Amino acid sequence: MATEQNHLIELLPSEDRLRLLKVCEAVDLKLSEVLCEPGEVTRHVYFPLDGFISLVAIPSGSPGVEVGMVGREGMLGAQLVLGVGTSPLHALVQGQGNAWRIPARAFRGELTRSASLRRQLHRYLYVLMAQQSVSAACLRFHLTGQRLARWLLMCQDRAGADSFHVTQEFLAYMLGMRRVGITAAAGMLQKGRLIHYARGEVTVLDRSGLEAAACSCYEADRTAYAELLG
Amino acid sequence: MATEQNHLIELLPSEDRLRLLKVCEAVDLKLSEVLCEPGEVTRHVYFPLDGFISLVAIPSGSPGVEVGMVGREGMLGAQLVLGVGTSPLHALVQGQGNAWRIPARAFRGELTRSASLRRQLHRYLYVLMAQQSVSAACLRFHLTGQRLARWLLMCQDRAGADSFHVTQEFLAYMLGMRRVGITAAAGMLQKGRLIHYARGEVTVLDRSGLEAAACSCYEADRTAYAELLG
DNA sequence: GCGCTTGTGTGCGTTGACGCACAGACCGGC
DNA sequence: GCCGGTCTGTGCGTCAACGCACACAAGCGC
Repeated sequence: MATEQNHLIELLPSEDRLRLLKVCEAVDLKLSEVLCEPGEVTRHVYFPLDGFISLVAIPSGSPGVEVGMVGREGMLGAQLVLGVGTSPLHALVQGQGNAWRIPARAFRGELTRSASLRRQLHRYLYVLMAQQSVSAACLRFHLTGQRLARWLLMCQDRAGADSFHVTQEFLAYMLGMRRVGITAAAGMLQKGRLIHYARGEVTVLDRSGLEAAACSCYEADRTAYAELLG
Repeated sequence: MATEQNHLIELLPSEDRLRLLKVCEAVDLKLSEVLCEPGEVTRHVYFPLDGFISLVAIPSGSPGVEVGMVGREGMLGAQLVLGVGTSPLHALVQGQGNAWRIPARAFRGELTRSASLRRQLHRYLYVLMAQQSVSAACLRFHLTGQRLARWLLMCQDRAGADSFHVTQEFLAYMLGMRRVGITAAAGMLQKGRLIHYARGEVTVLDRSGLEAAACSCYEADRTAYAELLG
């Protein structure tokens, strides 16, 4: 089991936290596992510990593109607090690791019991919305290299490690680009000694350099999160 | 005063609706009026009747782009139900008209009193989130012409009229493009007899033709809304 | 009627990304 | 050691959109 706790859980008052943990079940997030399809009824919610999950929008007639990422700073299934039992997005495991899982029914129960939990998730949803609007503009205006750098940083934060597994093919899909576009952009980052990669293993070498290469959206995301969920 | 009521208000049980209307104040939405700046404390919430409002994201170092629209199907300031008193977006009046306005403080009061109102806004927020993720992919993948057609349809729905005032300059800003890009795309639509425009007055001539020219995101938006808010 | 502001149309070189196709590099299994 | 799958790199023609600059047209005040 991972040493770190999920941040949303961590921030709960201890009584509510313990009650929530009682209904938690430890699960492994397996690479490429699909946890949720649009329209499908939410069976479980997930609180990642060291794995993480991508939220992908696939409008009909287009390839997909990632619109959000869920790691130990967040959760999958937060829309239950809005009384909605489905999600408009695909959720797919992007970083292998551990997570807590709670059946939707039990989670609804906890929501009724814990005002802190509701409050927390309300804020989390707000942060997600803020991040989504940032992402929308980012997708529109920022260059491949900037977006790639941002993605790698977000991934590093959630993996809690400097190295992680991700192929260029997969990256291309997440960023909504061609693979060769990634090859070029990643090549530039590697040339600048910001990262190293080989056959799907990416290592961040120079984090602050990468931050400089990323668009402002990375900072904006972190700020939004910090302001509301400290 | 407009003949139509705001949809969110309309759907409330009559007791809650009447109580809410008591704290409402009728206001004119004036073209280009700014109702909200990011970070600023929300003073009032707005329920448009026949005017409408654009939500604009402006990441530092980029021009702005519209990420959402609020007409009589929605409201501005719904994040108060999440317990958050600020917004990450600019809100600016795009279509002149009437709206109800409620001071934030009074609105919070109504939120405590009315479970239906909370429930309604929860669902509305979910719809907004769904629409934002659709928009993100749309901004990434769809062509100017398709996006323009979608925008005009959304505008028509909210204006409740076939004609409305909007310059190409303004459209370009909303869609995050150059003005000349709009000139070209709008020229195509006009050539196809789908719209007519002259000096800022746009008239939709062939609605179904315009729907065919728009990307699937328009339909997706409507579906998401219909499913949750009838 | 003149000039000013506002809104629309055109032309041209540049560019970031696309689609497609193919070549090389690395790895595990038999 | 060889084969096949996976991952990465390169080349080339195409394209939607960009930035810039300038021309034209319609309305408004004086």
